Amino acid sequence: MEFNEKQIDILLAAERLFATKGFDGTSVRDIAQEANVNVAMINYYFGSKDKLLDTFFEWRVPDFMINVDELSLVGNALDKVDVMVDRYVKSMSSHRKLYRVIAIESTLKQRMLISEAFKKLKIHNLEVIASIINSGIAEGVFMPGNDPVLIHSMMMGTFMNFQMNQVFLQEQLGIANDDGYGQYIETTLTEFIQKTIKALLTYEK
Amino acid sequence: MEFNEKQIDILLAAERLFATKGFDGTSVRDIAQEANVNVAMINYYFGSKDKLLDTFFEWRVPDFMINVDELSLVGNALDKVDVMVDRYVKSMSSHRKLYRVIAIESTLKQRMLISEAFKKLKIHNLEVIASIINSGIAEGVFMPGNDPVLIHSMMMGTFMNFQMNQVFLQEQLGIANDDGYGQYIETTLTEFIQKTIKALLTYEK
DNA sequence: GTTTAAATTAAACGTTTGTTTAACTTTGCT
DNA sequence: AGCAAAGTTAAACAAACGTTTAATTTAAAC
Repeated sequence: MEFNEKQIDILLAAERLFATKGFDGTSVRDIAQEANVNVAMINYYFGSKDKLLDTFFEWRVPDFMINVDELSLVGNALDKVDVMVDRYVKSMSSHRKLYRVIAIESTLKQRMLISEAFKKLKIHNLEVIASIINSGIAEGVFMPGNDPVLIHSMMMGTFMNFQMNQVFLQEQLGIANDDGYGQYIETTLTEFIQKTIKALLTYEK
Repeated sequence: MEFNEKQIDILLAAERLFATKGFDGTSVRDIAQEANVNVAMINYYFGSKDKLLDTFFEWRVPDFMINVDELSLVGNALDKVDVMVDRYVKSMSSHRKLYRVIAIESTLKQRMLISEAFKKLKIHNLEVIASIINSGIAEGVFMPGNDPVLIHSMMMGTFMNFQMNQVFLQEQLGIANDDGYGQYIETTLTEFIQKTIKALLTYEK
């Protein structure tokens, strides 16, 4: 899938608008204006508004695979958790707008079919987490009986909660601006998730 | 705030539709049909579609306060965590539809003002969590230095993630139907969150 | 039984929606 | 230069949107 300049303008404009107003809350005329493009160009290039969302998802998906190569370089399982969480949060944090779109739209049952591309992604990431847990059990540092699905849900959910409730949390945490919030996510929140997973995996009953 | 039968029909219909299709994705005609009511009745009773959402929020908010009375009966801090999580998840689980609406709509920046009612609610629940942590530290079983905001985010986020990704998770966990999913949330997921919080609060470094 | 207010209805209101059309311009190729 | 394809545009399309109107029915009060 390759896109010309104008198509990318449209995709980026759609990303900005979907992330703040939602898919249904954004009109094709909104997108056209935001992208400095004629309305008809959207249907000309993408076929329809729905297909634009499809294309948008497929365009962005590849950015979210956990890089397994980096993990294999790390020796012990505790450090693997740290690296995995760090990379995962950094990846999500650098595509915060996209993640808002996913969170909002993947929820709506009608559009579930669209997120097929994300299903494969999630399964891949689940497998990575499972392998880290197993290597930790083999090392004797992690307790058995912890479901990767639950740990993945916890990690994703905690991050997502920060994305969805930025206004409230920014105020609660006394953070002044958007940049500060991003920094908080990449430092304090990351450390919190790392600590939580390690605590959980080493917790004896 | 008191409502007659027909108003409640409309509110319940709106809840069902907003939860599956989102606010923008639901038309007033959809709501009217779902509630077996003339379209004009919605504006007659609630003024506008936006005010219907306002009213809907205020109508449902009181159900989500953590009951402090029950907690004060429980002796040690570890058990307090169990009770708190159990009550919280049960409360959210029994209003799953509502929580989808909140999650979807509170995200959209334009409608942030609406969720003012929820702000107070969240602050109340945060205070409850903070007091549990402090009592645990006083008992000498919890480590100091854990932010209630992060723990609350983790609990909320994990639950929310289960709400938002039901289709994917139900398949991953091999759960057949909606009821089974609800049961999983009230048992396995609840235990997971309890364990995670206790592990985190007792984790030494 | 009459009166007054509340409830309910079908129809119409003016916008906005996503999409298509048809005319026009630009680009690339021989 | 000439031609075909791709790109671009303003205008128009029917459908759906939230809301209002005006007429009618129901209910309550005296």
